[in-house]
Amino acid sequence: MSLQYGILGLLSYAPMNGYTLKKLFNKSINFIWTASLSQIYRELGALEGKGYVLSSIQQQDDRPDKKIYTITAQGQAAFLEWLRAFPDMLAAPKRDEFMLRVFFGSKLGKEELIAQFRKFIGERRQADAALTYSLEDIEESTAALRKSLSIAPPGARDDLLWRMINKRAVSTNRLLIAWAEDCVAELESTDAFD
Amino acid sequence: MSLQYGILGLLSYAPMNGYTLKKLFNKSINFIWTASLSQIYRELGALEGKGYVLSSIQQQDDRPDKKIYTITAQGQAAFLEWLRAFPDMLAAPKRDEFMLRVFFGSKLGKEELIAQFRKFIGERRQADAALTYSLEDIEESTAALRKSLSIAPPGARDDLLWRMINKRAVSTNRLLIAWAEDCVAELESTDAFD
DNA sequence: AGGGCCATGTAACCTGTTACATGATTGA
DNA sequence: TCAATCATGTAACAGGTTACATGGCCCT
Repeated sequence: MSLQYGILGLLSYAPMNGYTLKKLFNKSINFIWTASLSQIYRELGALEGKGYVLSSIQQQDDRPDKKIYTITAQGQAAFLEWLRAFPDMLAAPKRDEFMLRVFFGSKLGKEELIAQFRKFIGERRQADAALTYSLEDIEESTAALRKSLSIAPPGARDDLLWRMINKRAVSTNRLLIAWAEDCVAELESTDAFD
Repeated sequence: MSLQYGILGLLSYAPMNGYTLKKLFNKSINFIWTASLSQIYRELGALEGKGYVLSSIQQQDDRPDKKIYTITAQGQAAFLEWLRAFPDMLAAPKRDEFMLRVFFGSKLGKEELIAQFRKFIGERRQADAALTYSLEDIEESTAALRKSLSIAPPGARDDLLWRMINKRAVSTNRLLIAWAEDCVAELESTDAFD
């Protein structure tokens, strides 16, 4: 369900086709909520069925035609309703494969487990770099969105929030690195293991 | 797929029926990987089809009969294979509803957004209490498992790892609280918003 | 008397992933 | 020449949630 609201939310900035929507997903909410292209097309169809969006064909000579989706008044209303209704219990993100592996880590040898932790650290370090990079991206894409809207909104509110989201991602990520390094140190120094 | 390995992993401690497995999930890997009861029954069926587990009926007079599942040698092998094969790119947990809301937070009024942050903080504080509590639970349930296995394994390795998992959960949770408090402070002090 | 625990499952549905299908343009 | 980008989708499958069905025991 949330994916539909994610799409509606992005469409509330500007009308777009599915393909462009996917690219916007990639450079904005990608590390919050992912969607494959086929899923986006499916959900756009569903949204159109509900009357939350309207589509129109934009012809192009050199490239395939675009199907542009525009959010309707009902769509705007449904989106705002969702945004306002804070759930009683919001679904905390679960299903963390690495943690599942750690949980059963005693079945592995000490060296093997440490190696897995190191790989994890490697991935997190890469993510750290990507996140610092994506902060610049955010400013870029906000600017790009503003241009495409051609109404020059203040945008300061979005900038503030998006920087907060990025900050959260960076700091949890760094915490994970520190935690994993601690784990490695603890595993190496203990003789209870193996 | 990971759920099947989660089940196999738990069954590698002791044979169990679906209902008990669900309870074990709840008090062990629940904040890492969740499963509904119906899903567990379905996956147990699938695992039996693959020959990774065997079932036998344990009759009970006063309560409904139990269907006890035992992991087979192939099941053990498949589980270990999965555990050893660290994925090239492990799926980082995505789909965080609260963050999605924050992303679109500029559509809300300042007060409304702050209220949502406060609710988030409230939930995280509750989680913090639950996590500290569950650390005791871990020790309890390890002890219980050891008893039910009746072979008194060292268990020190599991204890170490499970305490590490708990530590990670507690510290990311506290980081989230601090982050959200920062956000509230920043929102309150800014006049760019609203 | 009513709710919660024990215990098993099925069915329908929703969500997400992967593979397939098509085909032109552009840049290395 | 080969891969990537643009552009739309369908189909099949995998994984997860919710509702339904059944029924006895135990505790308040």
